[in-house]
Amino acid sequence: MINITLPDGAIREYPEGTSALEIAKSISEGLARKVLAANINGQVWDATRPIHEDAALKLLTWDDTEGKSTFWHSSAHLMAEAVESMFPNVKFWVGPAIDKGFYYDMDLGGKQLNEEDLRKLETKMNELAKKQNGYQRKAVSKNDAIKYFAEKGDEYKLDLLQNLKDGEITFYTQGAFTDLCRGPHIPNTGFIKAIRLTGIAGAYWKGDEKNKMLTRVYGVTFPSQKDLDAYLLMLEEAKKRDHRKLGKELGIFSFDDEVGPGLPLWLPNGTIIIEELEKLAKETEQRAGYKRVVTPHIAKESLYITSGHLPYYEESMYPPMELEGVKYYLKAMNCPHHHKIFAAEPKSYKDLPLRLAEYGTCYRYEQSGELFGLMRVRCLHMNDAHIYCTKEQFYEEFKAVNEMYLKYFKIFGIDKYVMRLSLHDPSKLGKKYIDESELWKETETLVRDVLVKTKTPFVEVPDEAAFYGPKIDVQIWSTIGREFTLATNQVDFAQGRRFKLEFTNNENNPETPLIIHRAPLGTHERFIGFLLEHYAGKFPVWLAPLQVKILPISDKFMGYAQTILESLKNADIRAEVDDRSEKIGKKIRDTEIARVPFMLVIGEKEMNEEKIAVRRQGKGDLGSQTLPDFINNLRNEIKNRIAE
RNA sequence: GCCGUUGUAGCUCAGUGGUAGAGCACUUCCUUGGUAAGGAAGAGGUCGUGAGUUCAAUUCUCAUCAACGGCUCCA
Repeated sequence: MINITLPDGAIREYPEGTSALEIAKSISEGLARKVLAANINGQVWDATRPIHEDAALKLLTWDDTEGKSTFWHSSAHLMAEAVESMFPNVKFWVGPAIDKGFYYDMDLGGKQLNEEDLRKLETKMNELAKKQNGYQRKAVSKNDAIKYFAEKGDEYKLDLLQNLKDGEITFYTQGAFTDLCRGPHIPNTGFIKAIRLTGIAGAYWKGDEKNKMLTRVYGVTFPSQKDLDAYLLMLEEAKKRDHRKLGKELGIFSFDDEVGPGLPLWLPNGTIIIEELEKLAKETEQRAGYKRVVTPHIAKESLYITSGHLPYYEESMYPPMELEGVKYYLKAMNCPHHHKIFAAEPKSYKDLPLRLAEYGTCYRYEQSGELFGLMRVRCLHMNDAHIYCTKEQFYEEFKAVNEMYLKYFKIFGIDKYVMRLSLHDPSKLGKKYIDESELWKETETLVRDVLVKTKTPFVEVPDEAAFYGPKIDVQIWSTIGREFTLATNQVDFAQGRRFKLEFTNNENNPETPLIIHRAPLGTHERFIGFLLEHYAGKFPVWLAPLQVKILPISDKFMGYAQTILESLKNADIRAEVDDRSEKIGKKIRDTEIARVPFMLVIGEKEMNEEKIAVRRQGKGDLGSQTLPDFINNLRNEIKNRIAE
């Protein structure tokens, strides 16, 4: 007999070899029907796998992350079975569960899949799912496994096998399909009730662009049709707040074929948002002791040789223009220019920390396929600053930068983000990263300390650092689920020396400063793209391109509307009059759709009482007020940047 | 850059081997209406661009550009 400890602490006795599914059945049949997998002593197992020792057991269902991923991984196997039945010569690479669903990478030997094939595969999968085939686990010796796939002529699985240890290899079979797989899987295919194959894409084998391109099929499955319907509805809703759609609808930005891909044109409405953000940044940075600078958009090649960017970054820079035998590059980053400002005058330790800030315009020649609305562009305006400080000052400075992020995020109500401590990869020293092993360790510890001591939650990810040092990145997700770095806070122990930057310390000796690169508001492009989605186009009043729309009930009140407009303008409020001969209902509808925060309805009553009827976007009629009251309240909301 | 898909009016989309349509937006006129769409008329497109096949191409073929979904890469 074995003792099974349940999550509530209860201990139950079962015969040795009992499976989690059988245990579930002993508790309730209803529960057993929902069990997808089991957590046995911290490891996720097949629910059908016999348990031979005392164990802590947690049954996993659709409501558990691991339950879902097991469900989706099993769905990938089901899809593979369907694919193999339609294309017997297919060879599979890997088929993991992902955030929302699963994919499987496969080599179809030149056969191209189309939408029609996906529909056929769905039908086949549904057919196979109904058979309720079990997922059978089988331990296999490495030799047998190699023999099996060698006979099949499957070089991909043989490649996988190379890195697996004998004794740890398992096959899973459901129906006619057998795969090399560590598992776990759901009890049988019958759990999969609703299937949607969502896309076909190319994916490099092992993620290396030098390798062959495999066909990747994405899909998502659910335990009921209702769940699938809800998911599809959610996707539709997400599309509505896509910044590319909203940006067009609200007149924020535009692209033009003749200007070039990835080069956004900021329309008047977008420019207002840019200027409000810059106003915020200038205020904040002024109070935090930053000094503003302005630098050119281009520089000689030698600047980027000195900085060390050229070998690491040249592919991402626009090709140089050559003038009188000298190459000039469009700047892809502001750092070298700022370093030259530091070097422009001799510095004493009394000058430090020196914080140089600029909304610098940079150009990066991103690969065409990487461009994505405003989130990934080729011309970007960075909320950049470089802080030059001593080692002793570093902790406080780095911490202050982190605090500035959090202050900003509070203003914007940004709460769905992950702080990522981005570290180097020791195996890439000298290639992707400056070859200074000790300095890497030292600065990574410094940065981690800031996060730990300020109790900031974070994740550590290797091989994401800048070439000159570790950094903290703030990761966010676009509405369609793509991940981006919104803001970044970086340590640089390399460029100070490369530029021979020095200050005289209090012992009258030259010393090289540490440098912090920081961009809490990222770039205008990405930040505004993010804000569009974050607010679903409903900007807080201080950011709204148009803050107030005056809606006269009829043409008779146009004169009164104009006097109100003048008062608002004089109070620095962005306002317009809707002077069309339309009915009030139509004017309200159009203004609501344009996401203008305030509407002032003006008619006979208001004119006689010298008042205005106030309506708030999304909230309806707020009743009437005097104009001075309205202006005072609004100015207060704008001044304090209240996110309503 | 790579794999795949798409490209018709400002926007959303029909449509056809015989040189094009709808709704919204726009203009004009009528209407002067109290909290999410009043009515009528009009204007607007060398069907992404270039070449080829054809008596004839927006439609078929190829190339190219751009966008989209991914991969790779990044603020």
